[in-house]
Amino acid sequence: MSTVLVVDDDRALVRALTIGLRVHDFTVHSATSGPEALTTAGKVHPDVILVDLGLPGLNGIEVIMALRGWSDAAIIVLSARPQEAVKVAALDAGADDYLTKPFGIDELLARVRAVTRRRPSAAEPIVRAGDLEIDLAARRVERAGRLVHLTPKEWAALAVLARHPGRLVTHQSLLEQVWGTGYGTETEYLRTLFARLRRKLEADPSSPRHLITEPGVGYRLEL
Amino acid sequence: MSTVLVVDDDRALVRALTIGLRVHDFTVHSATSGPEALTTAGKVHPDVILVDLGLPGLNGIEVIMALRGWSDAAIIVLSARPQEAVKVAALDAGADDYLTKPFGIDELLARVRAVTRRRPSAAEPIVRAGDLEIDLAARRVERAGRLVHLTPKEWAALAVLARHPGRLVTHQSLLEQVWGTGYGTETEYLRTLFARLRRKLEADPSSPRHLITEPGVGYRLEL
DNA sequence: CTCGGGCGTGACGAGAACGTAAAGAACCCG
DNA sequence: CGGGTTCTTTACGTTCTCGTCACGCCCGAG
Repeated sequence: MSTVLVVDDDRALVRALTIGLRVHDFTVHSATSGPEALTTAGKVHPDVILVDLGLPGLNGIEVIMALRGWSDAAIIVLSARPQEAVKVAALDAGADDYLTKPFGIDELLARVRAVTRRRPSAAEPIVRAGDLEIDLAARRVERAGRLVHLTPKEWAALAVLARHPGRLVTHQSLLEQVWGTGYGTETEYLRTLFARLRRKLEADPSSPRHLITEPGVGYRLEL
Repeated sequence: MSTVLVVDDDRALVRALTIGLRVHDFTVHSATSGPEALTTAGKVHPDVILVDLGLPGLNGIEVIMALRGWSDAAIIVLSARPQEAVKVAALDAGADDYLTKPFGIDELLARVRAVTRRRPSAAEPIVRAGDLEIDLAARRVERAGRLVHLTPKEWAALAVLARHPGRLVTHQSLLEQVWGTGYGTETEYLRTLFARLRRKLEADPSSPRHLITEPGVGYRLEL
């Protein structure tokens, strides 16, 4: 999902936020000073930056303005200061939101969601394999520009392969991710499923170029 | 500059905000109830909507969701309730910011600036699909150049699909966005609703070209 | 050559999901 | 209060999904 950078010199708070965010499928990095925040942000290109205003050394407002110079990440300020003038300064420096400590983790998460909802990550995850086009976000498959209709199971299997293009996926892994935990030995399901998939997606289903069988092991999406 | 819609049943507050915003070159409209807010928003296409959660009659959360159905406006909630659960509900319903009363006019203005800075250019609000023309901002649908009348629920569902053309929208997501949170399993509503929509929008309702069913999953607007 | 395991393919059918019409309930507006 | 619109609910025939089965192919081992 999204990447978040937490910047605060209170290591206990950083730890708590990191855990809370990770639980909700965010990728989390952290920094404990202004300069460190800038270099880390340059490296990991976070979607959201949570920044404490009370950093030692560098002024928090300056950090925000520096980030705004080259990053379009959403910036949420976490601050112990409730003074209106500080809020106005931070927001006008380029922050997107301002949250006064203490705050609840649920509110923070909701604000992170609100702020990320606005900026759909530029790179839409479209996997291309020859004349196939698999859009994982839109749940959409095109072959030679034409929409192909897939059933839920067909899509689930294709999506598993498309998330790791070129990589081999074992029978057991496919069965568990498509049918659910508890399945793992019913390889006959896979045979009929892939026959149907190839009929829809391959120009010549009898000599597949993308949905490749690895005998005795699993299947693979070849680009 | 930007257009702001103020929605609150406290007329003194509305007056104060209107004056404060006009001083800073905003064009200001106002409404004092949920339904009035929806119709006014449809007419003036505000860039920002300030909405009180404590409106009489209509639930504030529902107003937000209804707006989100077709409007790209930034929504800032003004509320007397500081409870975290309320904030989370409002933000997840589609609000961009949540401000607890009492607040300073300077902070409000800074948050309005922050939120408008983010959305400089509204994306093309007209979606074309064959002979269909869906104007999300104006809340209008034309088929082959002729205006088609849609009921509120019909429009809400079509708007949800049109906001992400080509993308599959699940049953649950549609039910939540059209009927409200708490719905999610009543797929029979969707069946009758889409039957009516197709009768109005498809040249041949029995073989739809734009309102596509994905059995067991949801629907999609195909261009 | 024969055998057997892994695989692809087509056909079938039970059950789930869908489209449609129609009737009843709720709502609105004058 | 009455007429029109919109939404909900029900019912029924149709379509779709996917597990099942039967069969044939390929290939390496014996």
